[in-house]
Formats: sequence, structure tokens, C-alpha cells
Amino acid sequence: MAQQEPNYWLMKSEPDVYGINKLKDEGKTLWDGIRNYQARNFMRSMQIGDRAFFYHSNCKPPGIVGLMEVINTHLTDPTQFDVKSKYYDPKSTVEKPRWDCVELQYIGQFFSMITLEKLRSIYSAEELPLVRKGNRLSIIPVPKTTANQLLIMAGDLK
DNA sequence: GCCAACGTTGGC
DNA sequence: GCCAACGTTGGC
Repeated sequence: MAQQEPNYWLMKSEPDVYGINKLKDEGKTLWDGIRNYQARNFMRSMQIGDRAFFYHSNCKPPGIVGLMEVINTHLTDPTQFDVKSKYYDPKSTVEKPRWDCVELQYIGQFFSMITLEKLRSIYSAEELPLVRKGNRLSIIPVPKTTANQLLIMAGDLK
């Protein structure tokens, strides 16, 4: 089977909760805790080899800080069964789990963040759905053309 | 801290 | 199936 071109994504995380430096230390991570169906469905369409921009949200300033690669897909999110987790979902069962996740590997960190302000000044909602007004989705596709431009903009990775 | 935007829940 | 009430996200 021919390996198809990787797709690009943008994945948000609050740096106080899980930031790029944590991922850099750990090398890879399960992207668990997603409790939004649209975001989950985007994760379900991810393929090994896809790449994702790491976005720091709910901070000053918000923006894209690094790059990751999808190394595992269609994994059951373990936190949905963990009573002590804030992501515990009593309506989910082991037989029929509601939530899954992907595993991501750290690729690199940008020398300087591409801020949301800059992204808004460059891109339309079609070119980068992140900048669409009122968008709260934590996982968003990034069109290939835009992804390539962002990578050029980022230059070499740390 | 405010609040717009949007998702989810649950009564009917 | 509708929709009001409520909760959350996340920029500002």
C-alpha cells in the first residue's frame, strides 16, 4: 500500500497544563482528554505520519510553538475510565468506549512562536480555520498550502 | 475578570 | 425533536 502524503493539523494545549517543553522532555505523549465529538472525529481521521502544529492556548500570547508527528492512531483514551481523572466519563464503557486518542512524537520547537495575532493578520478562515471567529475546537485541520508556509515561516527547529 | 461563541443536557 | 438553561473555551 502506498504511503499517502501526510495531513497537517493544529492541536491546542494550555501551557500550564501541558506545554511544548513537557512534550520535549517526554519525547512522546498520548493526546488524551478530548471530550468534543468534532475534535474526536478529526483525531479518528488522522494517519500515522501526519503532522501537527502544537498550539499554546489560553496564555499570553497564544500561538504555534512547535511541531509533532502522529505515531499511533485509534487508541482508547484511558482517562475516560479513571474515576479520579477530570476526564472521567461515567457514560463510557470498556465495551463501547466513547473517546479515543492518538500518540504524538515531538519533532521540534520553533525558535520563536507564531502568534495568533500574526496568524490573524495573514490568513483567512479558509486558509487557516483556527482564525475563524468563535472557533473553540482544540483540534483543527490545517490546509497543506498553509502548513507549508508555516513551516517556512518557522525556519529551522530548535 | 469579562463575555461571545458554542456544545451539552434534560424537560417537555 | 425542540430549545432553554447551563457549562466551557479561550481571546481580550
